[in-house]
Amino acid sequence: MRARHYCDKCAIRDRALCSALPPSAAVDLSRIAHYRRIPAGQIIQSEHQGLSWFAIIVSGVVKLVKAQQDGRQQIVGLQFPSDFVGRPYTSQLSLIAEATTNLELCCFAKGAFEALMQEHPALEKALLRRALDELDASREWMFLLGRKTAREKVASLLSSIAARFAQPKNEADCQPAALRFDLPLSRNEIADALGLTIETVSREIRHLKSMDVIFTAGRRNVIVPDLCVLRAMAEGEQA
Amino acid sequence: MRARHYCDKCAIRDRALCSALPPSAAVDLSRIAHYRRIPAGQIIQSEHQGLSWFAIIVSGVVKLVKAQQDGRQQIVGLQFPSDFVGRPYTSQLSLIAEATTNLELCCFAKGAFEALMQEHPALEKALLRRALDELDASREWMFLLGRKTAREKVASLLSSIAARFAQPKNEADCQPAALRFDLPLSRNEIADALGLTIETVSREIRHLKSMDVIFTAGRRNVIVPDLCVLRAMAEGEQA
DNA sequence: CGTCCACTTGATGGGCATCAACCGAAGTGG
DNA sequence: CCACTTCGGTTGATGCCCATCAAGTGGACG
Repeated sequence: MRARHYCDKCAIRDRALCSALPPSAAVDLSRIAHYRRIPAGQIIQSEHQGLSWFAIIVSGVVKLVKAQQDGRQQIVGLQFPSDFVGRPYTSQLSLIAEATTNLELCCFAKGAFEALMQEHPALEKALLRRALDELDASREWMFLLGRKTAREKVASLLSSIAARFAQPKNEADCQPAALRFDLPLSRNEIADALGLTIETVSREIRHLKSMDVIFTAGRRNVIVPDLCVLRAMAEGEQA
Repeated sequence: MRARHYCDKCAIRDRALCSALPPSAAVDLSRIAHYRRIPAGQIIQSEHQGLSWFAIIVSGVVKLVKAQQDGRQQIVGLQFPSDFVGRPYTSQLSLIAEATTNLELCCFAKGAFEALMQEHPALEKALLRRALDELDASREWMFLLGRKTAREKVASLLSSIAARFAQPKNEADCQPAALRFDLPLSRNEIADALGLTIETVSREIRHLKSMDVIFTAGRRNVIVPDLCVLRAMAEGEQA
């Protein structure tokens, strides 16, 4: 089942890597693509066994985890739909990649993809742009890890997920920016992303609820009545 | 004073970006290069005024700082000799770059460099490799910020600087790995890199000295009798 | 020799980790 | 259909690591 049949109706067509390519490169890329579904929780790439393919995320979320023998671990990257998964130019990776939700991927065999990179410099250019953007994002996250309080950390994560995922709460109710979304992460994963413990995450979420900055329905569903207020919390305004 | 006259005797010739280019691209690059010296403490790029040039560091160290209005700041990158300074493909940068030591730079005007990128895909490829390596390094640092203790943080920074800079303590004294180097950072900058305060940095350095893991001479000079021991501390072995 | 500044050292407190108990939803099996 | 288990999450009590506040030290430089 080849992806080229589906590129026309691909949900992320206009945001993914391929949208930045000239037509000839995009067609060549679609020729080596194949779809793949992966269930939540599955490990895509472990520390010692690299990936034999690269992928563009069509739907779902991937976490990149750095772990130490003593059990400590830190999520060092989250990849969302239209993001690129995999690292060219190296075989040894000290990262674990895992599906935090069910995934739909548009995959490319590693060898074939690297051959295409030789042929189409535009592909390398597009990857460079993405790598630089990821670098910017990871630096933003370093500030969070090093200098923000637990409350600011939780607010930051929620607001950045909201910005990626949220749809207006409902169409009739056209408030300035009322958003609703499902967290793609468990409490444990949130803690690992923020450099906190699950208990602290739980307490800070409770606090945000008590301030009416967010509302929750069930364990994963979140409503943000006003994203600006949440963003202000993320920057440390008021206590 | 053009760099091409000096490429032959350039100290970082075999490690820098240009070493990864085919001869034709390297020559074109050397044609647009010019040397520049910058004194310690000078701000190379502020948040609102982007760089009008890119550079390869010949000697010295550059810090990349992310700052918030309320005064909190975090060093999110350190660039050493042979590293590339500057970000193609964007004009707005929310980073401050500052010389932490005196610098010698091999500079390229932004426009000329970007024109060369169009002409030589190998240049983009080399930048991509570097960007991916920087991304790996920044993820390593995220683990440090999120999950390491103050002692491990200090040991990690010292060992990674030692690995970059150190020469054997002296030739006669051929111990397994006795290293000596000068810190390119003040205590304040160390604290900003590690997400700590200067007081904590000072105390942890004292503690490492009391354990004979390091010795110091003056404020900046450090001797590491055995890098392996320091590395072990950085990973959290023993207290 | 005096001043300044980076750094050190000490005393105290707070924020978050740790340990422990509890809760509720989703199975599971008799 | 209902006890029983499991598991993710919540809540509470306590303690420790590191920040904060404050004072002292020593090297650099005029």
